[in-house]
Amino acid sequence: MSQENTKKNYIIPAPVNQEFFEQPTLLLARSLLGCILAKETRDGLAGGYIVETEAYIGPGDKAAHSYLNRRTKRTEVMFGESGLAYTYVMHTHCLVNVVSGGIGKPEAVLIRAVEPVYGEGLMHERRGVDQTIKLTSGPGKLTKALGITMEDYGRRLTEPPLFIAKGIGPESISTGTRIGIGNSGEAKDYPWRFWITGNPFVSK
DNA sequence: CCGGTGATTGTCT
DNA sequence: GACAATCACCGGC
Repeated sequence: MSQENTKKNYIIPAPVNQEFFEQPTLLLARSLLGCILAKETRDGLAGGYIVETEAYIGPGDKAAHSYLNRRTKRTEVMFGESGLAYTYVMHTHCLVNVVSGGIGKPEAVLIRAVEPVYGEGLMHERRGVDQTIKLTSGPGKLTKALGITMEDYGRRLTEPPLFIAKGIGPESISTGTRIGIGNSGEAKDYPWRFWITGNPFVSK
């Protein structure tokens, strides 16, 4: 159930429970579509519907950071329990994943795009763009819009400040190959990218 | 310690 | 379509 916080002028949606994250990674990647991803900071709440995801299933996935069970400081959280946040820096941007697969199985779902629902004004401030479509239509854009940083590495997504909540049920889901992993052999052909059919915030 | 690499984005041609 | 920005991570020496 949602709880109203009368000290602030918005309603914080209730996070999903732990069991939600314990489904197989490819199913979780689909189930996350339509859910709310939100972050609460001093500046307020910012969040939106997840409209695009990608699954990464180490150790057999050459495109995954955890390929061959590679366990390093960066990938460590992927070996932890499902429902933790795996954030990492890509060039000048921070990207966010949902850890899945359970303890010892380094799998994750990358959040590639969301559709603004809460704090759109705040997102405009953070992004410095005036077109709403540019706010969250990419994995690096959405983290900046929501205020997600490396500070969120390893945080549980079942409670604020960074959490996932039930949203809408997508009418139709499309699948395809993942983006930006050209140098990963046959893994580049796996149909492990999912998006809400026709949603304008899906990355191009 | 040093150099290559990358699950991206914005800008310029 | 090409490319720079900019940096943490990672492997090799």
